[in-house]
Amino acid sequence: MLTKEQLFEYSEEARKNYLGNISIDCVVFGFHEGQMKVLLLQPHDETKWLLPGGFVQKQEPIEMAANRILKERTGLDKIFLQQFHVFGDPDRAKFHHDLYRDTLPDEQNWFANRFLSIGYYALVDFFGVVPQADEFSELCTWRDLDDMPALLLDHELIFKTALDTLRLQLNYQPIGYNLMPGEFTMPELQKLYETILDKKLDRRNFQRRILGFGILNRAEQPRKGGAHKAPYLYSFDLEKYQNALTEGFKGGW
Amino acid sequence: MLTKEQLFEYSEEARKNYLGNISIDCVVFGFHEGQMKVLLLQPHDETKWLLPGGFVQKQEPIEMAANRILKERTGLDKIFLQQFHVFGDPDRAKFHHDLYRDTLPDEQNWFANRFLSIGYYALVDFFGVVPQADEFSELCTWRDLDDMPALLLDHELIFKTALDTLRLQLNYQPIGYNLMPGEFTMPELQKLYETILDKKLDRRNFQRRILGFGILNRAEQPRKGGAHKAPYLYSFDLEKYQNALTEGFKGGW
DNA sequence: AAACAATGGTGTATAAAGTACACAATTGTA
DNA sequence: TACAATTGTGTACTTTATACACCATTGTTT
Repeated sequence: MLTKEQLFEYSEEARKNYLGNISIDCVVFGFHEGQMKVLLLQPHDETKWLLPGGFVQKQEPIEMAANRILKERTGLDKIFLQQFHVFGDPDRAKFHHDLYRDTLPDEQNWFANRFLSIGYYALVDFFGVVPQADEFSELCTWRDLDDMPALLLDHELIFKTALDTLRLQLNYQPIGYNLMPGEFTMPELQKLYETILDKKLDRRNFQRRILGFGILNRAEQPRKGGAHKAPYLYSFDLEKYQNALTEGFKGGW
Repeated sequence: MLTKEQLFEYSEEARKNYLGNISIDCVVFGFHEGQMKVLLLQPHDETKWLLPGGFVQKQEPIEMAANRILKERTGLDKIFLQQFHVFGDPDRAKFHHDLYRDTLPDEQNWFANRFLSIGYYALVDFFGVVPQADEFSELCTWRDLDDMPALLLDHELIFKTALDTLRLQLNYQPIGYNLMPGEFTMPELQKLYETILDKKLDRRNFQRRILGFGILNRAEQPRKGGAHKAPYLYSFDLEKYQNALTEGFKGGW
């Protein structure tokens, strides 16, 4: 928790630079060792956690604000970001307000503002990320999707909505370029899908379907040196991938 | 265009009641005589048009704000509303700013603020709507989807994004309960789909697919009195419809 | 060296869904 | 009574989805 002086200074700066009623919260997904990960922050003196977030500068496009915020937490520059929902319950930040209620009077306390939060989800390369805590936080680290701690504010809802959106997205858009390394095997990619969807898929049918999308290139040489039969290596055909991103997979009608 | 006094008064009131950097814009779809309609406003002394919109009261949930705004424009109370995107370009409201730049200094002029606009689209019963202009507008009226006038600000983009979202929605959610009258024929419902998608569909396959969703009830008696063969009347099975809304139609994976 | 365990590649048969297409029934009009 | 417009319905064909089994490679165990 911040001291009165720190909070005062932060509030003054924030009022000068940021829009007063907008925040951004990001659900950052990574994938490592067959596990879906989410980047979380643990505030000082807290057991619960928060999603990385921040505010929008007065003349900054929101897309750029989200990128800036994530660059500060991950070190990454060009991040796949998708805006998915605005969370606008008037009481959503009650925790923050209460936390600092006695430290400063409301007029001086930035966190007494009402913030509508724009939710973004990000798909990032796990190895490219160097998690970096902000001034309010003790820790900034990856957490497994199936071992999520309790979250503060309405971040539980934001996280769940992001995951739902991602699962829906899976039905009409390619996923994976931002989460997988440059080369990967079919079982590895399948694991990603299984983790996102939280269910097992049939190996053979998965392969047929994914290849049917026509966005993968198979390398000449299979991966060698590992135990067991050497698997083929695949990479995304970036042009076709981008095209599928804009076009979508299936018409439906 | 407002007089200096009117703008001053409006600005004072707005500053007192509304969040200073958020607006809401709504794309209201209706369906009548085989035509998709959108509700538009024409400001005083303007040739271009605007989507109905408004601001969020300081302690009001955004969903409620959208409902309030639409109630003022349509008279309708319980509207199917779907938040679909936030438009956050810093220059998106440049037109408004310029328009009133010489009337009042920026500090006093509400429209000098930067507004992020939350986009909602609404599906409404055409006959239930009594269009009602606001204080800034000369006209509030339905316009045909295939005869849209030029729009101001970034409302062209907002409209297009809403339509794209609606088309996507069509693939995994039922549409129509909010747009069709209580009873309707299969060709009428097909016309709705064709209008939204802007393409012809096969009668027989459409019927099979729609019925396959299991959300329609067929009336005992066909419609009578019209020319030609009497068509059957259908109505939505509200319970199943609601269920399909939450569940979605197809898994994909 | 042979058997085994673990992993990965591939094909086929069946079911379900999507697509294309044609004919018959009703009603008002010429 | 013939005709035009509209609506209802079925069937063959293609594509996609699903379920399922066998063989190949590699390191480890005996």
